[in-house]
Amino acid sequence: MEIKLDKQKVPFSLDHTLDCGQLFRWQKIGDWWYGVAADNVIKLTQNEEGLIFEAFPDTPNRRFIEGYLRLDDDLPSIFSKIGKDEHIQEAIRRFCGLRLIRQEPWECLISYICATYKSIPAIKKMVNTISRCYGKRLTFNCIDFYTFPEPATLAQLTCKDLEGCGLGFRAERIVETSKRVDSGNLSLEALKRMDYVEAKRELLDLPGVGHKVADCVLLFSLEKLEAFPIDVWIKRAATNLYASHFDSSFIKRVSGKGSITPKEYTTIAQFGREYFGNYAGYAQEYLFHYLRTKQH
DNA sequence: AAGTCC
DNA sequence: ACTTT
Repeated sequence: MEIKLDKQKVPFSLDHTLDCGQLFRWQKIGDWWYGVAADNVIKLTQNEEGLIFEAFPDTPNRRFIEGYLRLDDDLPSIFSKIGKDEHIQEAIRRFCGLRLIRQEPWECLISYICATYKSIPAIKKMVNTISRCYGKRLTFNCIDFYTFPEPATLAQLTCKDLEGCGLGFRAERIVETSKRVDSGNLSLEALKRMDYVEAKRELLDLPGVGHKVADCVLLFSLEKLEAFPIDVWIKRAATNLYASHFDSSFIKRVSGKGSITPKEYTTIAQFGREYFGNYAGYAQEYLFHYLRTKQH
């Protein structure tokens, strides 16, 4: 199935989008990207006209793909709102067409609990191992893919089971969080209907979820585009590129250490929201990808 | 090295 | 302090 895209009105880069570090389970084989979403293998490629995609085992659903890839976001309008200075403008120039993905909240939540204190390659390994061990297998084009396991599946595991997936101290947090979601103690869908502050308070109550993980889940899967996750790269952006927006004592204190306190986190996140506006999350994603890829 | 917990 | 690539 095809989706035609008007490059001027709907800038989109499949490569930048699926390679930006938001998702951990997509892989490019030849010209095609393969991933699993909504219990289907999705196969995608981009050409001059737009997108071509397939799905398995269900029939391809255009609406789902459009929503998943956030083709409904008016990127030119978002750029005009967040393009406040030369740094973010440079990031937008280099990665124009990078979009946030409308991830499934459950997989997003567990993925970012895994992300604590880990590199992106290590996170990919953990999330793929969890899927291979406890998800359902889908064989497509002679390749095995796996769905992400349901809350009930992970809730029944012991920490020892999951530690075998190389999760370390994250195993206990994942099992406990799975129990809360499986029992209905926390409804991820209900969080979509809450405002940012209320939804974040609920998420922070889960084991393994601090400010950073909560903001990632809110931004990537719960429609809270004002969320501004602060990881090491964004902290670096704040202290290096945007130092003039903070007290010099704050910059000195924060730049000298690896992790930051919740109060310091809130100070930087507040700046992000006030400076970049309602689409701060998009600014975060462009800065993150820009700074992370600058190293190589 | 996309932090959280005690 | 925690854990692994």
